[in-house]
Amino acid sequence: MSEDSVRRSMPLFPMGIVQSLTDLSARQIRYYEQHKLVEPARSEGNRRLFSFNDVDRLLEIKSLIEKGVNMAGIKEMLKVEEKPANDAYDEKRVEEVHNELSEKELRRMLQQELFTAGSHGKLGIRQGELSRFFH
DNA sequence: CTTCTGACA
DNA sequence: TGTCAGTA
Repeated sequence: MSEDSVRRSMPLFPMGIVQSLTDLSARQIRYYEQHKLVEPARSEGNRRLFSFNDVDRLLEIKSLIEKGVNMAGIKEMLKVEEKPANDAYDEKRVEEVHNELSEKELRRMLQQELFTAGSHGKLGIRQGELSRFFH
């Protein structure tokens, strides 16, 4: 664990700061938290305390949102870390075996396309057309 | 004054 | 998503 690692995950700024830092509304930030895209710490008074990692995460989320990606898509992209051990993987295996290779490859290509184009200009993809690739 | 949760003319 | 309410 590098010292930078701890500083990056240290609970520092409240909602207001994060709002101006990300240009996201408090409503949106709380909404993304509900979907476990970020998990800020809490102060004694139940106030949210975001870390640099949280802010970075929110900025990426914002980037994806601006490209028209929805919650399902964002969760796929950021790979929300989840359950330690259960049977959720069985379903994924079933799906993989059930799906054609073309669909899986297509999804991968879309991820790359979105990420690369992500740090650049805008892409002509919209929710309706894109949502089809995420379930 | 700022943030939080819950709810919806 | 915005926004208003009633708190902490």
